[in-house]
This record gives sequence, C-alpha cells and structure tokens, in this order.
Amino acid sequence: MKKVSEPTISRLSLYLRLLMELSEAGVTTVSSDELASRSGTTAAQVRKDLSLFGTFGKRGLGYAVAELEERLRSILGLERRWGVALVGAGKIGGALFGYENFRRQGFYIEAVFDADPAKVGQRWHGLMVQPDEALEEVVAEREIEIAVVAVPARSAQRVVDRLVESGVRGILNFAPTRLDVPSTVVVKTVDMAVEMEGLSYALTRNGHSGAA
Amino acid sequence: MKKVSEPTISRLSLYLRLLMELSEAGVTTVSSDELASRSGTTAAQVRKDLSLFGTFGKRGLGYAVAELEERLRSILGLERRWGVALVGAGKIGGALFGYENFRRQGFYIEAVFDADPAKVGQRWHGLMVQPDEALEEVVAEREIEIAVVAVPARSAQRVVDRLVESGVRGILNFAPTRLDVPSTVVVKTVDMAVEMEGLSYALTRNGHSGAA
DNA sequence: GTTTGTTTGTGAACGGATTCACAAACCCTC
DNA sequence: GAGGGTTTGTGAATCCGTTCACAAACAAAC
Repeated sequence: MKKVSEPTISRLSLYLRLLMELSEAGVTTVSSDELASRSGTTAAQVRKDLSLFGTFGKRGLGYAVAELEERLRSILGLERRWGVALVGAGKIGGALFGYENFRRQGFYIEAVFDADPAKVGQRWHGLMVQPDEALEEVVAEREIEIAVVAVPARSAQRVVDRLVESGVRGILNFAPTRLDVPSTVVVKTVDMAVEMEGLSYALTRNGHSGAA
Repeated sequence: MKKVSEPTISRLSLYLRLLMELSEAGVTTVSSDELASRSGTTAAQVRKDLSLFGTFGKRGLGYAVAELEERLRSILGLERRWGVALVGAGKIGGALFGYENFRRQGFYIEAVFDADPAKVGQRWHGLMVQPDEALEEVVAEREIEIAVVAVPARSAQRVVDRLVESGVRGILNFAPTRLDVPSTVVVKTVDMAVEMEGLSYALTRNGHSGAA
C-alpha cells in the first residue's frame, strides 16, 4: 500500500461524516464531485484519497453511500470500541462529554482523573472523578489506549510520561506545549492559541478593516 | 516578500511561546537549534521560517530572545487588542476564558451570545450573556473582528453568515462542519472528531496492542 | 445491442514546503 | 588584531501532496 499522508486521513474523516449525514438523509449514491464540494476540496482529491485504499466507486455512477461509509469506518479503525482516559476534569474535558459524535464513533470515556482534591470523588458526567495518583493503575488495568490530556501546560509532560508508561498509545493534547513521547506513541495537539494567532496574522495582512 | 505558508505561521506562533518562556526564565539568547528542538522541528526550518520576514539573528551567537519575541509579536499582529465575540455559552466557550494566554496575547472576549433563554441574562465569567438576536447589533457596534463559534453544527452556518454580515473577518470554529464564507474571511476549524479519528487510524495500523 | 453521457481511477505534471549544505558573519580568546 | 569555533542566512536539491487530463467502465435510453 502507498504511503498515506495526514491530510488524507483528516479528509477521510470528513468524508465519513458527510456520508453519515447523507445516509441519514436517505441518499444512496454520491459522486466524488458532490463529496468534494461538501468537504471543501476537489473531486480529484477525493478520488485520489479513496484510491489509496481500494476502488470503491462505480464509473458513471459514483459511490454507494452505505458501502463507502462502512469502508471508511473500517479504514479509520472505527469498527471497534476505544477506551479513553480523560486527564483533567475541567471545561475542555466536559465539552468532550457533550460531543455526541464521540460515543457514536466508538470513543468511550472510561475514566476521569484530576489532581484537585475538591473534584476527586465527585460524580461528573456520570463518572466518578479519580485521584491523579490512580492513573497508572486504572489505565493499565482497563487497557486504555487513548488519553485526552486537558491539564495545565506545566503538568502535561509528566502526565504524558505516566500515561505512556501505563500503556497509552494515542494522545489528544489540549495543553499548549510540545510533548515528548516515544515514536510508538501518537500525539495530536489542539492548540487554540496557535489558531487564534493564525487568525491574527491573516487579519493583519489581509485588507485592513473595512474590506467591503 | 515571499509567500508564507500556513505551517510557517503556526510555527512562528510556537516560537513566540517558547521565547516568552525563555524570556521569563531570564534567558537572553537562543540558537535556531535550541528553538528547533524545543518546538519539534529542525534548525534549518527555524531559520527558513524567520528568514521570510527579515534577518534577526547574529551569526555565531543566535537570536536575542527579547528582540525576536517582539518581532514575532509584530509579525503575527499581536501588538494590538483584538475584540472577540463568543457565540455559544457552553463548555468550550468557558474553556477559552480559562486560557490565560488568551488575554495575554491581546484577545479579549467582549461579548457572549447564546440562544438558550435560560442562559441569556446570566452573568458568565464576568460577562452578561446576550440573546442570540443581539448578535448583529453588538458585533457591528463594537466593531468586533474575530468570533469564536461554539454552537451545534446545524446552527453554525447561519451564525457565521450573520457574523460575517456584521463585520467579522476571522472565525475560530468548533462546530464539526464546513463553513462557507467569502474569501475575505478567514476560518480556522478545530475538529476534535477528526483528531480522534486520526488517532484511531494511526493506532489501528501501527504495531497493534503490545508494542513494548 | 448500440450509442450517448457520465463518473471513476490513475499516471504524469506541477507546485510548494522541507531539507541540505556551505559560505559569510560574528564572538571570544589569546 | 589574528585565529578558532559557532551559528546564521540562503540557494540548490529533494521530497511530497495536489492538480491535471484522459482512458476505461458503467448506466440509461432507444
């Protein structure tokens, strides 16, 4: 199999979401052109992305929505259940519970940890908040493979080290800092400051205020 | 000036953060190599990035932390105050208030809107939550240029249309959906589902469970 | 069954970002 | 002030993702 780039994977994820919507709307067939315009890319890009994994479409017709949806889910590894540990019972973590797509895609938050004694022991979104010290044991025992890190930047690396040590292989990081992990572990960082500063940059050099 | 890529801007943002940390730690000088290892890139990349905007370093010595920090802040357009409107008084929005870097970098949330009558009129993180209908008037009057959209996917496009109509030029979007905007408006989307599915993909094809 | 119109799949061309490699510039020491 | 040791700045080379363009495949109509 050819090498698959990260942008491609992100787009597959978008395609999957669109297919779910189409499916729900009763649409049975969709063209690369349609998928492209709905996901903000080009038809050629859609076909290239998909062609990396096989040949799913029918020439002259397009793609069968239900089938492609299933194939994408398989490619992305969403046919199974993923246990997720959430470190940091704050606002960001809470937002994840609200994300209905989370559970729908197979991501189940199985444990929540926080270092704040005031939060530990409280029920929170249906889960008991566990003390930070329990992290290793719980993660290892439940064989949790994915963790969401939503703690202050200064504590993030330490938390990550412990998670990795306990068997976690994928991390979604909300702490505004770079994380060192072994090459076997995958980290995705969501950095709101970087995004905002990207906006600031763009607005600063684009037509200044008043571009009609 | 040469064309500047988005990845470059994101990295500049990272460099700035590192410089702030170094500055606080009393470090006065830093090499491209040091910046690189701290930001997870290469020394050549750091120098290329910076060279697009001028020549800031001293050969044989490195970069003056304070000076480079100031230059980056200027390049990124962070020397001014940015008024920000937050649409959706939920968990994600609340998290932004917690982000201390937000205010520090000049982003001030000046207005919060929500469609839920139960939230409207409540004090929330020091601001009065305003009714959704007030959006146009408040945004236009206060000349707010940046908005954070944290509403359900199905309402996002409508909200964005109204924001753009009211003068907003930059949008940070947390809704899991693509947004149509005029080319004069910049949108950055933070899509947690895409990130999680990226993890799922990576973990599915990487060494399966048990990579020591 | 043939024709017409559509859409896929993909090699090739393109463009752009990253990496390489090295001369130029600077500090520091003696 | 000359020499040794660093580190920058940058053209050139490389790598990688996107776009192009078109033949192959299929549905639908007649």
